[in-house]
Amino acid sequence: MRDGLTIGAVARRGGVSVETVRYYERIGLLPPPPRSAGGHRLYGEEDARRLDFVRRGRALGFGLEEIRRLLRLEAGGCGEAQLLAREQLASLRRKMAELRRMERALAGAAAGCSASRAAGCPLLRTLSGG
Amino acid sequence: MRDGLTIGAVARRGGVSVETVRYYERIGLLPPPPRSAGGHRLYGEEDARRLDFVRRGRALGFGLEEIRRLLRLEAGGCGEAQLLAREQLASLRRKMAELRRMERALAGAAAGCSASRAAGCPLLRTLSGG
DNA sequence: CTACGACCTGTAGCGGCTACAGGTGCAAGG
DNA sequence: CCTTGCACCTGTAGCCGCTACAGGTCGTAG
Repeated sequence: MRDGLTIGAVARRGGVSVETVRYYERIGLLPPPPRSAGGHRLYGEEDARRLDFVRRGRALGFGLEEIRRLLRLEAGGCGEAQLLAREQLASLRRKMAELRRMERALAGAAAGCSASRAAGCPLLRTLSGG
Repeated sequence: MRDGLTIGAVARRGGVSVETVRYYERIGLLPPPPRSAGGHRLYGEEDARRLDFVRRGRALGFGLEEIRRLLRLEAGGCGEAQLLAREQLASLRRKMAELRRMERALAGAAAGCSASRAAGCPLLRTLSGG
C-alpha cells in the first residue's frame, strides 16, 4: 500500500487480531480510517498509537467503556483518570478475593480425592451438600 | 401448590433467580419438571438438591459444562472428579496470577496521580506508551 | 494473466445469565 | 362469585469482548 498501514499490519503491531480492530471501529473506539481505491482500510501512526493505548488499558483490566473515557482524558484530566484507576484497582481486588475464596474452597473440597476411590468422593460429597 | 415447589420457591432455596432456573432447564442442566394443570412448573426435593449442586459448583468456579460432567459422576467416579478439580484449581490460579499482574501494573501506573495535576498524568502517560 | 493471500461485509456464536414484553394462573380478600 | 395482584408462562434480545464463519473482492508477485 502506498502510504498507511493495512489492517493486518496495524493489528500485528497492536498485538490484536484483525477482527478485533474492525470490532473496535464498529463500536467507535477507533475512528474509521480512510480507504484505498479498492476499499481497504489504511491506518496512520496515530491510529497505531490509539490501538496501543487500548491494548494497554485492556492489559490493566479496564473495560472498553472505561478505556473510551480514558481516551477522552488523554490531554490532562489526571484527577478523573485517578478515580477510574482507583475503581479499577478495587474491582481487581474484589475479583482476586473471589478467586482466592474459590481456590481455598475447592482445594478443601478435593482434599482426599483419589483415583482408586469408587464412592464417597469428597468433592462430589461437597457438591451434593454433604 | 398441592405438592411440589414453585419455580420461585426452588429458586429462592437455591439462591439463584427464577430466570436462571429456567435457563438451566433450557440448556438441559436441570430436567424439565412436571407441570400444574395451568402449566406452572412443580419441583421436588431432588430438583432442589440438583440445583444446589449446580450452585455449589458455580461457587467453586466451575463452568456449566464441567458441572454437567460432575453431575454425571455423582455416584462414584472420584478419579475423574479429582481431575476436573485439579484443572479447575489450575484455572483459578492462572486467573489470579493475571489479576495480580494487572493490579501491580495499575498500581504502578497510577502512582503519583493527583487531582491537581493538569497534564503529564502518570496513568495516561503509561497508557500512551510513555 | 493467474494464483494466492489479505482484505471486505454481514451475521451468528461463545458463557452465563439478565431484562424485557405481552400474556395467563393462582390464591386470598371482599 | 369476583376482583385484585402477584407469580408464573413463552419468546426474544441484550450484556461483554471478542471469535468464527460464509461468500465475495482487492492487491501483488511471478
